[in-house]
Amino acid sequence: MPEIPKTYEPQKYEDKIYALWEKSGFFNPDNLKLPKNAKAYSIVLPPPNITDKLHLGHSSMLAIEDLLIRFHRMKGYRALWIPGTDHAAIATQNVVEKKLLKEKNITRHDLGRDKFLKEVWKFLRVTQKTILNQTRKMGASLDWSREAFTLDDERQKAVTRMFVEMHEAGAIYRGERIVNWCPRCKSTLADDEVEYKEQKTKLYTFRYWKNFPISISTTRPETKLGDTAVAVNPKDARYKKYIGQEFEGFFCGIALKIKIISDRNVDANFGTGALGVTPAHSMIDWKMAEDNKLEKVKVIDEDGNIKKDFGEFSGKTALRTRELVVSRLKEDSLIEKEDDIENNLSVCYRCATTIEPLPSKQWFVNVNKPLKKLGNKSLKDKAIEVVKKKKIEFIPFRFTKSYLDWMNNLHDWCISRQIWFGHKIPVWYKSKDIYVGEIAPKGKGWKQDPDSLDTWFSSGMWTFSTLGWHSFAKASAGKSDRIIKTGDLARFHPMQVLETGYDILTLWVSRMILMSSFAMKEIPFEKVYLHGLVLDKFGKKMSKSKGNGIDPLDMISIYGADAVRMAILLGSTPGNDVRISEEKIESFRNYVTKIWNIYRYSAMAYADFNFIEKINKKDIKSLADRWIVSNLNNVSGEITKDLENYRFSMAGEKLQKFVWNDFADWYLEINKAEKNSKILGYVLDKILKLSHPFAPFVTEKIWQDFFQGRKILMVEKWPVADNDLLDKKAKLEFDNLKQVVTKIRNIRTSYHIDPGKTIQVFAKKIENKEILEKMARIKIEIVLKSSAKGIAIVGKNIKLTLAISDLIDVEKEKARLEKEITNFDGLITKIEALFKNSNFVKSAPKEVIVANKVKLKEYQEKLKIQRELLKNCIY
RNA sequence: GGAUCCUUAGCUCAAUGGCUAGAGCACCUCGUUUACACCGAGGGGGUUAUAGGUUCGAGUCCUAUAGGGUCCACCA
Repeated sequence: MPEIPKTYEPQKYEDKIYALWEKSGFFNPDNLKLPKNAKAYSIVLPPPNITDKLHLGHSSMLAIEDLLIRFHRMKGYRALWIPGTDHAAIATQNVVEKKLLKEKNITRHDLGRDKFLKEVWKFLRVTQKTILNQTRKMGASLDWSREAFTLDDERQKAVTRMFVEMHEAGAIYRGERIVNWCPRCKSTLADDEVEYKEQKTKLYTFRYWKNFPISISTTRPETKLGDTAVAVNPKDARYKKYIGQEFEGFFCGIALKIKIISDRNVDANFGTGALGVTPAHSMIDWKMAEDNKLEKVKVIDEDGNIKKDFGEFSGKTALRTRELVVSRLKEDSLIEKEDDIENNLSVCYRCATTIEPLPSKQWFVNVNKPLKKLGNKSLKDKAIEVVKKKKIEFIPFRFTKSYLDWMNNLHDWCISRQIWFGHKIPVWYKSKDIYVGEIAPKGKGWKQDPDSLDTWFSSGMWTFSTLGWHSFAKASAGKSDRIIKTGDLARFHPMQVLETGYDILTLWVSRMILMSSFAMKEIPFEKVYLHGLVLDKFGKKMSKSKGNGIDPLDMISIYGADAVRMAILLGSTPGNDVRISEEKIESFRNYVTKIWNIYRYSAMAYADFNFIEKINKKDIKSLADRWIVSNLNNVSGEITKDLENYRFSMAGEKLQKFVWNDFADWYLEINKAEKNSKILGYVLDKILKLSHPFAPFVTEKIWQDFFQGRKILMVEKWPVADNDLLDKKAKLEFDNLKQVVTKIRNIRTSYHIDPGKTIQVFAKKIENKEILEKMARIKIEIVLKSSAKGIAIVGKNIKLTLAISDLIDVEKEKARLEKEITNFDGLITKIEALFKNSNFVKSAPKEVIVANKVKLKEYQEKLKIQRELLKNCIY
């Protein structure tokens, strides 16, 4: 056996190991040697934006998903994990625009659409490779042969087809309504892309003209040029008499016709209790105008300036107009009050420009319309139904409520965006004709819609567009309503789990459910695992823009990917934010080194060292052997259960405790005395396999070191706990032994007794004398009496004499046992009562009865052993 | 206004209603025994935010209070 270095240096091996895995072909489930009926386990990677660099948020997602995939692959599932990237239309366009401005001082309008798009593609080809290469550094076992991009040919075809199919089914329509318009991005924003910023502003209270009967309050006087009504609360006694009346006059020189209407959304206590209705520039006013059939006068244009026909104000910016209107009102002494108030300003989430609500022609997904295709249910109904019927489960469960709340309040989804980069809308116009289809209509004069689709439209299709949905949809077009899936779609859809951050639950997850309900008539995934956000050690959100984060690539190069993965996976729980610090990563690097050194010792200490899959009972020789083997099989069963139930942190902690505290600190030391290489090989075999999903690199490196390429750990079988090897008594006995060893050690050090000296111990009997001596590093002479306490005499060449009762706190043990017995009796009484009650047996779910019976049995067994041990060893 | 999460050791976090509330880091003492100083042994440090309740048994479930975070709606 060649010399093995003292420490494991991840930098040296990680890339090579990743290359070995990739070369093996086993990332692709088609290459796994599996029985035909092997179950599928599929995950699709939430596609990172092409403009992203790997940050800890990605690392977290990759660590969790790779853990799931490796675990299931080893368990014999047809494990598929699909990589890909998102074109992130608006974000990418913004980045390229900024870049062009900075480097060449030009705008996209200077370049023109085609040249600009060429620039975007040139840019994204580079960044796309970067982010995907960085995912490799985390050890992600993604099937690269199925790599996808939301804007590649296959996905473009799928998106186009989806739009056409939805349009044909009546689920997409074109309509005018108030949208959130960003005058800088020149694009609409979805409701959840709008951010709110608190600001101080003035609330003006004034009348339109002198003899107008009601004064109104507003923070935006400039929009009042387009008012067509004043709304009051129907219950407001002050204004009741005016409801229904119409007034005409001039406001700042502009002729207005104002109708007094009532609406229960008006708050009688705000301002004057009367609201000037500007239909074209406020969502809520638009609705009132529809209800009351009012005229909708547009005041502000797409650049954020006042339109023509508004006299002196035309062409001026909205802000400037506000100043002008206010001073004009002051001149005419129409202003009654100016109050300082705080309100929320809507701003663009990309560029923080103030949002201008504007009416505009847009394409919408109708979420409320009953669709024939969905059995006369609406998309919204369907998306609610699948969650209510528990076809889709959220982890943690509480997000079910967030999802349902959001879905219940869902409005039609505006899917057109006024940007150049993205999926083109498959709609063509010729004068008043509109054509919707996958390819351009024949004939001259047709012009394609200049807008692009919302990026969530394409990522909403991600679970099936990545599995070849386009060709499937094409093939099944016109055929009956029954969907017969083929190929990858048949094998891998719906996926088993979607793993993503809770911050995009509504943005993305909900849309995937909508889209899959329509296209596939099935759920996109069975479970949604939502991880928390990764925060820095001050509890701030790490983000690419703030630059306050720990760079995972730096951490990987210093401490290794395994340490980074474990720091993310352990000590965190689903849906809760996790703070990562360098210290935490460092401590897991130490753990990785520990695993390495366990192997180093084993391989160096035994010439015949081998990894052993199974052992016989006759290989188990000592108490320590019984204990470690039993403990291993117990813990491996628990770890498996925890992983199956998405309790990664719990699984990892149990594993770490077993490896470090039990195996390395205790068993290995004893093994040096007992020399049982079989048990060592057996336990280490399991440790490597159980650790592999958490720390794939170091475990594989050890495996390769030993097998020299003859086997790959990544595709080894997951260990199944062997219940025959469980030995509960061994654990209790060994715990006792550990206590005694510890006490003797403490006494030895506190009396400064040199190692190798002898002490006498009074006891009826002491088992495992040799282990005791080895571990406590002192010679022990057993005095077979159980009389009085021994006397401790300290001095040179003098023996220390102890009674075993000095070594274990008998009173404490007794008290503990008594308390447990009391509780236990209560439990027995309760359970017996439950079983006597025939109603309970009938009504209670089977699991409850079984669980209670198991509990009862376990308690009985444990207490029996404890009582026995206390009798034998202590008294 | 609605929803939701959190409050546990000095710090960061765990703990399927069940055994002595656990880890890591930090701190103190001891230790270099051929796997490992990226180490080992031990120790100190907790009224689990507060007050009630349910239970044989509560950090965990219920009610209320206080403080902190997040999301949604509204913001004339």
